[in-house]
Amino acid sequence: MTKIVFMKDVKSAAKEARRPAVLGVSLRGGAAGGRVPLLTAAERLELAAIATLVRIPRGAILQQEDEKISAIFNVVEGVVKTYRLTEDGKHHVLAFLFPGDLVGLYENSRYLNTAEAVTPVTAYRLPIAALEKLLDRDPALNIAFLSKACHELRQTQRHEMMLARREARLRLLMFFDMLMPRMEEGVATGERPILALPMRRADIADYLGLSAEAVSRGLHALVREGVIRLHGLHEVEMLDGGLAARATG
Amino acid sequence: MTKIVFMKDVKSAAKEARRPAVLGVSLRGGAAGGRVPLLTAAERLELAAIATLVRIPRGAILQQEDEKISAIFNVVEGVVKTYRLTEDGKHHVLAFLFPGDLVGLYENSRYLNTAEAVTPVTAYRLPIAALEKLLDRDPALNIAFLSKACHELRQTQRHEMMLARREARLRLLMFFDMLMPRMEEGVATGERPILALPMRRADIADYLGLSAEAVSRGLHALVREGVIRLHGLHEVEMLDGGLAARATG
DNA sequence: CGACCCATTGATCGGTCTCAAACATTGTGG
DNA sequence: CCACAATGTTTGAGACCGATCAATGGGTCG
Repeated sequence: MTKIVFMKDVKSAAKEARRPAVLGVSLRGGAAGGRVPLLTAAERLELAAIATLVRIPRGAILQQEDEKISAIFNVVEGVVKTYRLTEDGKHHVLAFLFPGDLVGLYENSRYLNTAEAVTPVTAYRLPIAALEKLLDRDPALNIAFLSKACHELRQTQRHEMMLARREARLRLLMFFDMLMPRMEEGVATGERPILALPMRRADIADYLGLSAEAVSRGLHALVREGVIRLHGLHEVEMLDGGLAARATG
Repeated sequence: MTKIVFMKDVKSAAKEARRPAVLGVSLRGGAAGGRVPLLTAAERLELAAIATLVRIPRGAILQQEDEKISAIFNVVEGVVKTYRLTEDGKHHVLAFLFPGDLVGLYENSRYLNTAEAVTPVTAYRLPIAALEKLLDRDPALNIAFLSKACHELRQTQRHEMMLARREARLRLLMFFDMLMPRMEEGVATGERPILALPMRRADIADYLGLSAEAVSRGLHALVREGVIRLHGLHEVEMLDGGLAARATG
């Protein structure tokens, strides 16, 4: 939530983000479970040379399904959702993308999904042609992108596991569990993790394959059970009882 | 189905498959929608140098979730399923892998899923260490693997779209639609496409997030509606009426 | 301060899950 | 080669859970 970010935090974040950065789980890396930088300083410099920093307002479309590719984006700040339309006109959200993620999966020179800013977004725009030229001659950069693709694949598989669960409450718990490692973007108050839900209920519903009503009911059921506590519409506090019952990803 | 493959077909197939081959949709390629070879002859030779051809009986485990990585497999013949166990002990099938696919997604040097042969399988075994050495110095091979990873990601997203549908019949139709491009492995009788379902009903159920009973009921509902016809347990004929109603991936 | 969008709550309906049993298929050993 | 055993598949009846339709309440931005 932007309102709780102080100016100096913005500055230091910007300082860190003067070049593209890709986060993910490395293929080889040891026991470090979390997301780590996949690019070296040199690679970030290479990418910076072809990148443009852009600001995207909430609700704006970054890329449209089936459109000819022009660029992919590296999120610096904010949240992006990618979705496709089902033939009965409903949105299905495929992923939420956070700082360190790449937006713009394509095949046959066309984007596969539509990407839309869920919050105001800052991102690096990487033109495809220049990017592919880089990839053509730099094996290390290539491996970084391969690692990122595998990580995305892994995330998508976790998403699948959520959709396979029947009860709304369990899907929500797995969703929170997936958001956990991204705690940097949340607020840490005392002991209990508080995580940010910048997206609307309808977006969560479209992500979890539920109706918005079911999301609402599920959230409040979890509150009644003492698993979570809600702080406004966009913050969830995970209570200890709930952590034990957390679903596996 | 092995029973319908003649000896000379086996020979010519083996001739084609004397080296590893990876199929997928290229990132750049033009309008050619289908799966195309992603490896050049030279790259296949490189891989052949480190590969061992192995035969895996039906039901055998290729790799176990959380196990330390040792090799990935390139399927030559047969079908492999990858799955994970949910905490309530159920299987969730993440993917069916066919000839031209790669088995062995890993992170932090550990496999993410369990892989099991659904039919007798022939595959190339590619030791990780040797493979990564190749990838370290060959950008073109790297791009091929990146393309394959993106294609897998795409397939997983289609799978997600299936899981998001509510009715069993629609999930089944999308499943058939996804299997369509793999028609090479099926039998083509006259005009109508017949596709092979080598896996058990329970596997389909675990893949589509349904009970085995729901799969059975859904299949027979489609038969009653004149959308498909069943030829034994493992072959489905798509009737024309059904093609028009097919779901979008 | 008002209007719009979003979130919540309620009641009914439909589809799948579950449990249980009959049936078919496959593979095996005598 | 046949019969049996073990799986795998189909079918049936009842309960559960979320979807849908509809209406109320709350927050935010102009």
